[in-house]
Amino acid sequence: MTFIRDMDMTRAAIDHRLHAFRGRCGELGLSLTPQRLAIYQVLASDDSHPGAEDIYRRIKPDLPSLSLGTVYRTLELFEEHGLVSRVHAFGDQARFDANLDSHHHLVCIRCRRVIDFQDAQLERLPVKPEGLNGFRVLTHRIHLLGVCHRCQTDA
Amino acid sequence: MTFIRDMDMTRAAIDHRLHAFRGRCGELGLSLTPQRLAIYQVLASDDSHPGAEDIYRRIKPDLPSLSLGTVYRTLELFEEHGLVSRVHAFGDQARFDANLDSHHHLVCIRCRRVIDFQDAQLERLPVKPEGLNGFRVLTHRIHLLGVCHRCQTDA
DNA sequence: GTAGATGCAAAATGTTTGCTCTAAT
DNA sequence: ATTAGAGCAAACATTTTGCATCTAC
Repeated sequence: MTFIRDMDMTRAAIDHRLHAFRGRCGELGLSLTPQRLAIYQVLASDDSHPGAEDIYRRIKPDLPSLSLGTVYRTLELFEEHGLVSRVHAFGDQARFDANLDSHHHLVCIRCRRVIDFQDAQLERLPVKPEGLNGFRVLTHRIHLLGVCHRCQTDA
Repeated sequence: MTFIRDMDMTRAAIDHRLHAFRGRCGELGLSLTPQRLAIYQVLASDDSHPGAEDIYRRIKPDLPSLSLGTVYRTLELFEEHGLVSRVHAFGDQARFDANLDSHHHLVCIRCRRVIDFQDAQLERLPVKPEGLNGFRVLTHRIHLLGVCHRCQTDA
């Protein structure tokens, strides 16, 4: 059974993620239950940043015993171990991302899609320490808000 | 009665905001009820980005009839009319900001403070359209995550 | 008296938690 | 047997909503 929905991710890229995931789980001593694997598989194969409920709904038919609580607990576990990251694009539900490369997000205000976006220029921001008032910056998040290609043509 | 808590904002700056606020409300045809004024006053005088509940708690003693629902409705109204903006720094509650100048946020991962941060360099990002895949960028949000000055010295 | 604003409580939403049961060592 | 994980339901936090009441013109 697979949990692949759209073809954003190529088969090869998905397999690469899954392979890395299995490896990391081994190193971390995390057991690979069918639930965990299914949850990760959804995220690895879909770059649309699904939320917990989305993930649950997609797996449920193939794994009817799955409970939503497990999805939440598993996503938190994954996040704690750096296997996925959490995106708060809008105020509502958290959405998850298996893309661990440094990247930012395009956030479509019309359809609420969140699209990964990579740009070397944005990896280090030209922030002058004067304005920071002693704040020690560890990392940064950039959201570019706008209208995605699909929504522009649809309208 | 005043709702000023900390002295981030100078009296003059607060008055300036309040004045502009009254003006905009007039233009927009929004009635200035005591509740609305009190809610705006909290935001105008406190740059710590309080949430709805915070605002409610701070006004309640002076205006005991106030209900939390009104706070939510009012904040939404203000946001719709561009009088305040909404910040989703963490996944939990939304936080609000009367600072309408273009700015970004320093987000302290320890104490969860959100600090306004202005930097002319960051107003236009060097984003090359190639990576955008047709996405039309309208605006951007930058969160610098790290540890604020207070938390560094406390620790 | 009409329209808009408020208060209150219920509902909706998203998430976390406690507890029990199961499964794997 | 012990222990981690899963399922279930209740609890929780935040926000939204419906409706009755109030207030200002």
